[in-house]
Amino acid sequence: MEKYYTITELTREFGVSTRTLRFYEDEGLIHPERRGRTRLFRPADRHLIKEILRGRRIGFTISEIREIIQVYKDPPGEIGQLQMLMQKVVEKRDDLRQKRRDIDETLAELDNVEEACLTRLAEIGVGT
Amino acid sequence: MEKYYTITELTREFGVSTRTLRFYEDEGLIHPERRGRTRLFRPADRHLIKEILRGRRIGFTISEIREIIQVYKDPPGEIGQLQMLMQKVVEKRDDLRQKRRDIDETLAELDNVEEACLTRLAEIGVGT
DNA sequence: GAGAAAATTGACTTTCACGTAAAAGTCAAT
DNA sequence: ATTGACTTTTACGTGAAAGTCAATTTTCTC
Repeated sequence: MEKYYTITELTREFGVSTRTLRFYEDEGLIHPERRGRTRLFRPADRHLIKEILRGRRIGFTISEIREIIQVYKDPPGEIGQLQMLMQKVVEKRDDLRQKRRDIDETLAELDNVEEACLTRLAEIGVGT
Repeated sequence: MEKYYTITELTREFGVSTRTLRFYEDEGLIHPERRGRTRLFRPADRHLIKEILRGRRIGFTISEIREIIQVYKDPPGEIGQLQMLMQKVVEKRDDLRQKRRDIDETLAELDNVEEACLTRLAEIGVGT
């Protein structure tokens, strides 16, 4: 009773191309099953794709995303690697916090732009 | 009593290359003055660079950044253009809000990764 | 089981945001 | 006068992340 998704179902759901999903497979981010040559995506794959796209939206590279996925699959067993990973986590977190500040500032600025537009529209509207 | 910055002063301050700043000039984002052929950056240019880099961090393309700068320089005078601009603002704002949600989710996930690392480290530490 | 629709692979192309190398010019200090 | 640090332009190169196209299968649908 396994539920499978076809590749186009998922491209439609997420607004990406088949090429993109195949690319992600080539890059080792997902591992859909096969029936013959055709890819069969299971709910777990679908969920993973969702996370990949989220990572993409905030600017993670493919290899960064791959790293994160790896951690879930099998966390490194060696102390040195664990420490390296943790340092990366700290860096990424700082990075994301900075990004959030950037976003907040930019949102405020967009509000200004909008207001300027409205003002300008009012001026023009009055003039005609 | 105009204060000028040289290109390398700014590259050092912002951690970008000279190529990057020249590229931004080529792309029409900044317009430093010249003494002979040499670029002279004023505080206003420096400020603009800061904003450009902020836009870059959150994933704006060069042309999106250029558009925003244009609005401050001279807001469009035509109604149609103003309306188009306002729609873009709305879209960008939705976009940024989504990004903020993505970031928050990812921050939470990074916390999980960190915790998993600590747990793993404790296990290894206990075992030795 | 025939034909349409969908999926596959592989190769080539594109876009963005710079990097890099070459070949000079500028300027202050020694 | 030379060194060394810095700057300039021009032009080709690069890596990431797909897009596009063509030539086959494969899979549905009737």
